[in-house]
Amino acid sequence: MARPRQTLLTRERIIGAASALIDAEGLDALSMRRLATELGVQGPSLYNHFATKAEIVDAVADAVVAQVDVSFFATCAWPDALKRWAMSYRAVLAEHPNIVPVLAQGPGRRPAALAMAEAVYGALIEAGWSYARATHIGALMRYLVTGSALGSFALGFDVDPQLYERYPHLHYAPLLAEHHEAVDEGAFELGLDLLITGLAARQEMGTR
Amino acid sequence: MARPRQTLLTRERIIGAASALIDAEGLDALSMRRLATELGVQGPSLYNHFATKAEIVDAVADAVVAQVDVSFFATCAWPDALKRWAMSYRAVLAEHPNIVPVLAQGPGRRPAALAMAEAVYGALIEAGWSYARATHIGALMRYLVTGSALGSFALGFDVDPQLYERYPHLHYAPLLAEHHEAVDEGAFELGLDLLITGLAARQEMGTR
DNA sequence: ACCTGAACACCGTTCAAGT
DNA sequence: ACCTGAACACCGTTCAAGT
Repeated sequence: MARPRQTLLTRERIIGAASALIDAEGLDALSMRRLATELGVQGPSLYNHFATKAEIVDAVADAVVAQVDVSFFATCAWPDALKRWAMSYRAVLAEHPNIVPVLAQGPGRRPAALAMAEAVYGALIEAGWSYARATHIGALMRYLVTGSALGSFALGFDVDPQLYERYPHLHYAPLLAEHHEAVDEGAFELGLDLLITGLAARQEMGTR
Repeated sequence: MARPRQTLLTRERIIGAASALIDAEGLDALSMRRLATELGVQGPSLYNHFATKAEIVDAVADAVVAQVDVSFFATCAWPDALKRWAMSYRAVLAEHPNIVPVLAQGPGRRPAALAMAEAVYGALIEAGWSYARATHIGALMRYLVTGSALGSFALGFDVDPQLYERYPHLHYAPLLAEHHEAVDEGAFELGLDLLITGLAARQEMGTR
């Protein structure tokens, strides 16, 4: 069966399988041979649909970003829109934490990522922020969303309590692993509130 | 020459060469064979000093974190200490941006990273913040420092201007690559000021 | 047009063999 | 104790060969 009458692969099937594999086992588990096996084909077949492995990973990342709701920028005042968008962004990433490191590297050529950047910067500039400040605010939101959605810092503390005997204030660290989602969510909400409240106050003072 | 009278490798030499290689060519360029060649030995020799490649990478990351100045927590009030520590942390990471993704995963078992966490949480708790809030504030600072030190988001915009024709507010995006350091530094300073000012105001209001 | 097997130049890691 | 060569089980990618 060198070539069946019905095509075996599509970009969509590949993206779906790659996304599932990354979600289930992490970025490192994604190899061309492994992904091909999952799809019932041989490794090199994938190169008929994507030029490189990086293109597949980018497509998975962009499919995730495409789920973020940017409609708030059309309907809400900027502080509220920024807050709702960030919450949607974080919620989407929290469902796919293993792909977050890819997003953290920037939008690249991914169309959904570029469209999202366009919506955010556009809204900030129309709200009267300078290009420089709009860029800073966009970057800050990214630090907050990707940092909290990476979701593995609290997990990154080792579970071995003995490790923390020498650190009097870290005695509760092994407990963080159990609550890492709450830690990251709490930090995100605190940060979002501080940033947006602070920015809104500055704009009222005319310090744009 | 199976074994010279003078030992060829030490953990320090290996960490130094690995750090230089990561700084110069990135995390992906670090392979056991490549690192060994750089040190004038064969690949498997490295396993006499480190059990895995991950241990070498961790040691490089910890050597970087060890350079961060945490002395402010002993001498300054917490808002000032937090600010100065964050600036020192960011300055150290900005010199080694390629290792930042490793730090972003959490402290693990790395002693310098644990000592830094201990200093930060200890100072916050002694300042009267609850354990939960201290954890949130520590996480927030990490989002800000690692996000801005990753330093590749602005760079992550493609340099091809044609790519942005359809995005009216992104027309300046190709210019970001030239100024990415200023973008990340500006975002970091804005975020640091907003977070610390906001936190200090809350503490005065008694909302710890 | 699309899938395959074979091949190339790599990986991290293990291990018996040397001194 | 520490370095080596050979080997194992992987990688991403290329390419001629098939239908």
